[in-house]
Amino acid sequence: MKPKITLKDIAKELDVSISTVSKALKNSKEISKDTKDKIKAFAKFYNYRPNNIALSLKNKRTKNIGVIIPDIVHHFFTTVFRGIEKYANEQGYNVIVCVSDESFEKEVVNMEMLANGSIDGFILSLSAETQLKNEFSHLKELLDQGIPIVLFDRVTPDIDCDKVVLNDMEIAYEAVSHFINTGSRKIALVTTEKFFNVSESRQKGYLDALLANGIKVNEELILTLPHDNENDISITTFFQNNKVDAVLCVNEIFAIQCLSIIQELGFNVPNDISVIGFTDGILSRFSVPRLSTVAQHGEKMGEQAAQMLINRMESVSEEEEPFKTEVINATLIKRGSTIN
Amino acid sequence: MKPKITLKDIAKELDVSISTVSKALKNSKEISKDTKDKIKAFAKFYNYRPNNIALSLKNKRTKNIGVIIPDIVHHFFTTVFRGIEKYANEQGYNVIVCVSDESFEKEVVNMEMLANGSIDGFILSLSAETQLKNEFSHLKELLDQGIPIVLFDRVTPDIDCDKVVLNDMEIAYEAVSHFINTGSRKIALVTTEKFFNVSESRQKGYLDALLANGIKVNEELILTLPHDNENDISITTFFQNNKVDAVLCVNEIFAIQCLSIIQELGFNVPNDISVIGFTDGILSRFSVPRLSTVAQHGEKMGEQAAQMLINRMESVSEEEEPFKTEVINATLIKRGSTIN
DNA sequence: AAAATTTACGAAAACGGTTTCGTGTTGATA
DNA sequence: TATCAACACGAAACCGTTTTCGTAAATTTT
Repeated sequence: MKPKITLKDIAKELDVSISTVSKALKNSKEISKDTKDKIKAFAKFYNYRPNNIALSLKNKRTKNIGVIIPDIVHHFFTTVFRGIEKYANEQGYNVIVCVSDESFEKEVVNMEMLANGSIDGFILSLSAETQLKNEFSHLKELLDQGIPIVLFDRVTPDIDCDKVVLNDMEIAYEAVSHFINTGSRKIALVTTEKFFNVSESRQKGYLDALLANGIKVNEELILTLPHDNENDISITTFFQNNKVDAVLCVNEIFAIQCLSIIQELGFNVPNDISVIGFTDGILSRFSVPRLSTVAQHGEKMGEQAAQMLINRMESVSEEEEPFKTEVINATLIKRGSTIN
Repeated sequence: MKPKITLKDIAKELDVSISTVSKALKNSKEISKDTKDKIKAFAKFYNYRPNNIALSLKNKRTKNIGVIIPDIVHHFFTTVFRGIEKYANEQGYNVIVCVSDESFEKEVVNMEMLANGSIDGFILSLSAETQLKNEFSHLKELLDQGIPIVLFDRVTPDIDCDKVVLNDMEIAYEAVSHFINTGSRKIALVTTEKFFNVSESRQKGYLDALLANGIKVNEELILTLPHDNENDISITTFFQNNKVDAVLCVNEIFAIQCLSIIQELGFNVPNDISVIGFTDGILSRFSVPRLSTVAQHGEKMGEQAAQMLINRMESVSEEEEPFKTEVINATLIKRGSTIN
């Protein structure tokens, strides 16, 4: 056991003052070369490293970023997180993650916990419940306290802060257009409850594309599924009861489930029914046929969010810069589940 | 902007000393009821919360756990992480994650960064490169400094600390036994380089099961693939050149790739060739046919690791308790890719 | 009424750093 | 030789808490 050494220890051992040690290690020219050499050698030998906590207290900044995500076992969030972590680390920041588990309560508690000095800023994606309740006072308070926040993906117009979003509407439009261009007309949408801003945007893109191409919207072809449930039966009956030649799914799981059920029902993908999903995850790449999907570039999104946050935290200018909303352009990846 | 309020602020405003405020908020009986009421009301009104950093400095404990994992975009690690986060949060701990990206260097740097006061203990799974180099001095040093460490999954006997592992050998034995019991004899193993302790254990289980059942080991039937590469060609030629009636894969990706390639080659799964993978991830659940696999119970593993770490950190007894290795029992989940 | 005790609070140290300011010693300048 | 700047270092404040200890004033005990 050799516990960590402090400035005080060095000072005592070398019979100088703490300030001298501190300055010597920072290469201050106030200190003579001899003394500096001596102190540095000693510090190196005992592997001295300044205590982060003491630094944080002194500097009033922790170099920690708080990340709150609804679910870690979810490919999209995972990739975003990787982007955040990567960029943050490069800039000398550490990342503290809390999982809200789609719960409003946990989101609030976690944020308040971290806000009391543990972090310098937040990156978060709203929990389902938060979006449902439309309750954002916890965010407002933190912003009021001067803690910067960057929202990504699941954002809200009610809060004025930096944001990173996907061009959900446009890419959904593009996906549906692709269906139409390859001959589909009876195009279904499989989505979640629309208090998710992303689902709403994607639905809008879907509707717009139909309208723009003179296809009448058939409400029957929009299947709304509860978030994260056993949906096999709903999906099966949906495809049994409706004539469909293409389906856009707002997430990867829905897409894979549709893909599998459609084929079980005896349809050919993509010839009878084309399928496009969201999230270019591992499922999409290994399905049979490989799933055409919308790549959300989560890593890029994460990097972008981290960059915006760090910029704001480190910006010295006293007048607040206006908040920005950065749009990440999704990409439609055409694979075996569509006619290309 | 209403910045966070401190004890000092309250003290000044109420014209008492800082110590009085501190004591009043802790309900110390040193302070009169009147004063306490006044201070508490004021604190509540201004939403006072003690500064975590100051507390950390004072208490010499941060209530933060450092987690170092090789890769976050990996179902198994993600589930372990979820378990850690869940348990840690319940106990009032926060989790700081760093991703080593399978790099020795990053593992070392991240750990040293966090070790300087940011965390009270580590939970980690060794990076590939660390296992390859067999270099663990960074862990030794931290342990020497009195920082507790819990290793999970990718562990090493060279380091004396708490560990959580899977019964890899036994479950591989069980999987292979299942193949044998359902009539397979030409059983292949698709694995990674064996500096991964887990792959080595699984291979041992595979070999033992063959021997125990009087099946001669055919080295040709062991396919070693580089970690995380494009392996399609290797796999294809492997199944073209070898007569195989069952295959055990040491991870989910290999399993899915085999499943897909085997079927492309015109074999029937499970009738011609049975397949079992490791990790009960999303891929296994949505493949066609659904993949029989070894559930590693990552979440449980994470909880276990967090529990062991927190126990050790909070143990008051001066004499070190002996280090333990906790074994998580994997479960063989039999689905469509095997004859059951 | 003097002594002892309790009450209610404040001063100060401590955690581990950084940084400003002061100061004794040198060496250079007038 | 007196003056002054440069040099090299230390004292102390500060970040926001907790906690020990000291101490007036009030109360109780003898």
